[in-house]
Amino acid sequence: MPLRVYNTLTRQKEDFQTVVPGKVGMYLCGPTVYKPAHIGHMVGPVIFDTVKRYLVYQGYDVKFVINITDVDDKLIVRAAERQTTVEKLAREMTQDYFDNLKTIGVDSVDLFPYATEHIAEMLDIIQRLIDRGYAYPLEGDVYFDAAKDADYGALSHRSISEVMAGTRVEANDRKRHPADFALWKSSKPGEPAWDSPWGRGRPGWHIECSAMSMKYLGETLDIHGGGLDLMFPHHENELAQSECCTGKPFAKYWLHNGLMQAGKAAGKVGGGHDRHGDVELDKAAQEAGKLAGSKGAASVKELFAKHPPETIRFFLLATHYRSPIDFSDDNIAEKGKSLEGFYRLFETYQRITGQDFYQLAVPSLRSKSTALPAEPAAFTAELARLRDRFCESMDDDFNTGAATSILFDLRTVINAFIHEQKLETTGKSNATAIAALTAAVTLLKELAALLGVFTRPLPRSSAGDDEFASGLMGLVLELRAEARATKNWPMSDKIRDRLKALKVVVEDRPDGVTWRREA
RNA sequence: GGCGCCGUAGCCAAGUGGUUAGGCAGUGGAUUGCAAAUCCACCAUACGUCGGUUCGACUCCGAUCGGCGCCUCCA
Repeated sequence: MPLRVYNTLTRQKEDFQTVVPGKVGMYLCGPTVYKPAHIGHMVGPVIFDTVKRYLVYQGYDVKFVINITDVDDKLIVRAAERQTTVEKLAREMTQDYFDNLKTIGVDSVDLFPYATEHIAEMLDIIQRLIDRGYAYPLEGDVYFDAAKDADYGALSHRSISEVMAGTRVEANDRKRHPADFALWKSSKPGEPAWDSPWGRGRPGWHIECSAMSMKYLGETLDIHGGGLDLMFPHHENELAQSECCTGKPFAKYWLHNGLMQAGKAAGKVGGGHDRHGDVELDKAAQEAGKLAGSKGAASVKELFAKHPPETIRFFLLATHYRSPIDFSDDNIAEKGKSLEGFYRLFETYQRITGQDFYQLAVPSLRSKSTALPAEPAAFTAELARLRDRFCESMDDDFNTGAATSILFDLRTVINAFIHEQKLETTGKSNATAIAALTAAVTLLKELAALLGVFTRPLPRSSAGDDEFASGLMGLVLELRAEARATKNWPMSDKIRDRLKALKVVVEDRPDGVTWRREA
């Protein structure tokens, strides 16, 4: 089953074939680092991190680049507001971005090039475009001459005339055509500026991506990713200037992810905020603004305080990447609940085998996938089937939503196996069954790792794990054990109920008592 | 005005021209001193509305309603 990807350029799923066999160059448009990242900024990185994990799993040698835009109007404005420099602001916000990526498990990015470190490359492209007749200098600026590019509009499927007709921007009289866009902008005093053949200035919005992607990944990228909102004009212009510069296709596959939306409440806002003045709608409007508008958005850091990062990552991957994601705290919390069963399984596994799930080594290549034991045949056949289905889902345009469902199936299959083999009680010494269990659990971890989940233990709630608390719990459970020994059920139940009220769950098992803190 | 996207059971969410998505919640049973966890079963004969094509459509086509995005240097 070949990998198929939906290509925005052709608006259909295509077989995935790389420029150089076995190698993939993947570029994702990164953030303008002028304010703390919000959840929407994590969508692309999480998705394409997952794409890379899967491509690597399938044996590709992948180079994944995300740019950092550290010069831009928004940066200039905000730096002035905060009475700091563009450089300092950019450095601070870049660190915030990196911190968040790390927290949410995006660790497959090979390179984060900075726009300001690639001015020379940009100037080179601009010069080549002028030489080839695709760009013209104008009073210190340089514009791309859109009308000269016969293919302009191919990505967003609109013609030059449509761009002109639809434009809501006031026409810039100086430009030859309303669709023309700045490659180089002359700068005002005090703004960041670099010398150029056309005077001091700074790069246009799109040129940095062309310069950095082609520098690090070659003139034809395999995958170019980004949010749907960037398709026009950003990607369209990037595509135009790159191809006019090199005469080669700029990217084989354009993958666009859907945007985060603020749930149904936001919908109501659009329709009726003029008539309804009530507080609920105001709150919804605020929430909508946080995401769709991304102005004053709640930061990811705030969100991480409310939900485990793993839950948020899982939430992002539970929906197909091209669909809009319906954001709400409730939706994320529900995903957290659905993950509980996995954590219970990992604990069960440890009780049975004494091994820590998180210590299990997993293969990162499909060709070296976890070996499944021959016995019992029905069980391992089921595991093999689920592994195939997982890969089929991912092969189908990275259908992570379907892939996650396989994880749930796998969980159920493993639990059923534990149950029927009585591995928690009499089956503990059944070496064949234990070996099969370990293989199954390893496979679960192998597949989950492709989605970037279950790779490391959840951070323990700080109060639950210290010596004092565990000592105290030891004492309480000892007293309860004595009550149970004398069948003093009212007392033992009271202890359990009171602990439950304190968010401590006590479970009586055939082979002992366990406890854990609830989130 | 232009270019697009979406509408699947209480909720979230895959998918398909005619055979199971999955999760959460809920119900019954097993297990348990009772619970929890787990297993088994049930769970809706679901696909915005109206037409059309077809032997047959949730799936294709048209219209319509509702929601959303972009056309504004938002990922």
